[in-house]
Amino acid sequence: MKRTHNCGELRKQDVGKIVSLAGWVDRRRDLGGVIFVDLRDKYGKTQVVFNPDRNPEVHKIADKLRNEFVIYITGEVQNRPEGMQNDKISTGDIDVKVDNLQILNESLTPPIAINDPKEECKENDDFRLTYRYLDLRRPWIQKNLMLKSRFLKAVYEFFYANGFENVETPVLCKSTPEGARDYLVPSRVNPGKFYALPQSPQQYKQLLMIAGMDRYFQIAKCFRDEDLRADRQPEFTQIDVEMSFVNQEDVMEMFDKFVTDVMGKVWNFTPPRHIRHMDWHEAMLKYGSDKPDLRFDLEIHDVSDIAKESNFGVFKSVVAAGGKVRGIAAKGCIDFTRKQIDDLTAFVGRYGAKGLVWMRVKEDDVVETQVGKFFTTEQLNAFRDTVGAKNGDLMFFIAGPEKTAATAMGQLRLEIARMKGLKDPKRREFVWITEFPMFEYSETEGRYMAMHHPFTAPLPEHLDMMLSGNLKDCNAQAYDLVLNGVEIGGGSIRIHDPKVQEKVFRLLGLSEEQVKEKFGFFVDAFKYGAPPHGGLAFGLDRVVATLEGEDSIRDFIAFPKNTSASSPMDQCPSDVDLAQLNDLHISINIADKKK
RNA sequence: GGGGUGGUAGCUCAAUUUUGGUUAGAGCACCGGCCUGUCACGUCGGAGGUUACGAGUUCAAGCCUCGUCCAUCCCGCCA
Repeated sequence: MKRTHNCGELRKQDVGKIVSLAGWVDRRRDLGGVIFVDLRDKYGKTQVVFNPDRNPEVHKIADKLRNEFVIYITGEVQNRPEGMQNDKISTGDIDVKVDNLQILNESLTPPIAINDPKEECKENDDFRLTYRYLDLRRPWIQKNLMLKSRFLKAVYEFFYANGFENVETPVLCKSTPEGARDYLVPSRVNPGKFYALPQSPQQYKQLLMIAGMDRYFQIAKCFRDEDLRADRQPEFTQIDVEMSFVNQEDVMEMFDKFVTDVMGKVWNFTPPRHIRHMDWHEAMLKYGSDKPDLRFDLEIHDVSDIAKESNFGVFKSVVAAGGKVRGIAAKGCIDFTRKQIDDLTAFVGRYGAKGLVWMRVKEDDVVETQVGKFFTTEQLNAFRDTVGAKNGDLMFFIAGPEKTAATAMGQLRLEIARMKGLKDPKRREFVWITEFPMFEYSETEGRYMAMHHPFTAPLPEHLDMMLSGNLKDCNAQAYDLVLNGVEIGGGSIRIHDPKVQEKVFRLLGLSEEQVKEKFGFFVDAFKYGAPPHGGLAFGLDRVVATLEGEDSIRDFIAFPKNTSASSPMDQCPSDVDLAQLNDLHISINIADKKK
């Protein structure tokens, strides 16, 4: 069997040629006499024509064709009659008069409509995943996978061109504390012992730097056993990178170039040659997030100083307790209904806000509010001027502990932008977030945790502060790349001084013995001449999805899992034979839930 | 672990003003007839349902109550 062309390439200049095509029946239109079939493959669609006058036997076979039959045809390319061209498809000027038809395979009626355009594909995710092999036939989802493939090609080209080596690292690793829950793999030959699947190749890539590899990259599968979201899968792919003898600026400079050379080229846009920087504290204050969406303004302002002078009990007590009051001017939102404001109040409640204070700015910039009696006119005007509100705006205020006030306000900012349609899907706003805190206090753990990971180096000027035990104000040499409010990558300069590393472990509450057991080999390696090094990792699926303006990464992964980390198609995870468990020295111990 | 939303034909959804009322509808898809230039072909007809599962309230439950399961979005979590 020989295809002379694919289904997306025949044009006017091919008229008169005898061609052979193979593909799937996308749609069949039977006009009683003549039958049209849209033949589809990865490359496109071509209309083929069965005419009873030209070839009655073939026409008779064509009568049996149904959607998703796999066929092979031979015929002559012809111009379509005047006025019958279809400008919606690239092959729309021509069609193929079929002289020979072979049904290579029949198909049951597909449970999902493969030929529907993307907007029409509203089946729920689980159903699509059950028939994923059919779902993947849809042209728009094939386009996603092909785009990712093209992107990966450009990624490889970029790193090879810049002196990076592609080195594979193990998938069977040692389980380590800190970070996400590990996926575990039992060892048969080592009874009772387990491997962990890598959450990322973090330690291996640092060891490669110690080994003198200088510049490393890998397209690496990573595994995290945590609850899932639309943009989080249990296994996902990182573009993982590490470089020796670099500082923060060197790494960010390299990836400014990466954004231009790879993302810009594949998606055909021109990013700024140098992506802007914003330090973490500024991001948290102005945007209430460490991944600000900078496609629109709606900046948040701190009004604690004004609030604490007022007679409004809520504001006063929050500030007195060390909390903050943050405000925002919702431009042109003065006509929000009471219901909308109530909904927004409930919305910010999900992020811990106890309430939402709102004020209208009317003609002559007069501030009107139900809680007006607690404030002087000067205070109301000060709120207005601080948040930058004008006639026609609505002001919102949230009071609470600093982190709560910031994040609740940040979410409110995003929600207002969504309601007002400010998230322009065509814009691409990149920003490096820098100077993250080294540590973050965990209420649940009752101790400080590494905000990035425990191998991250503090800012050189904050090292003494850290060594003296001031964890709160110590910032890290860490950086995240954010695009349109999505964290698409992140990294840090690593600690290369074993003494500093030991100190960080101690500050994180790990004893010398624990470190020895969990990280012994790693700490030892640093005693033999580790170069200064740093790197970062991009979430491959998230980069592609975000550049395509999609929130969910599932349509960019051929076989994703659903929210319960299972696959409806192959029913995995599943039970295994007792013999397998015995081999692994494992017995199942689950509480009786059913029966 | 917690919260929101949802589960009705193969798919996407509907089932009204006051807690319920007789035979659970539509579009797409499917099957059959007609139709020789359509391209989301048209047209006529047909088939298709344990209303997720279980219990309860009631003369009567798709609708009300409770439980279970599943999906999805979010919080926690995800260095």
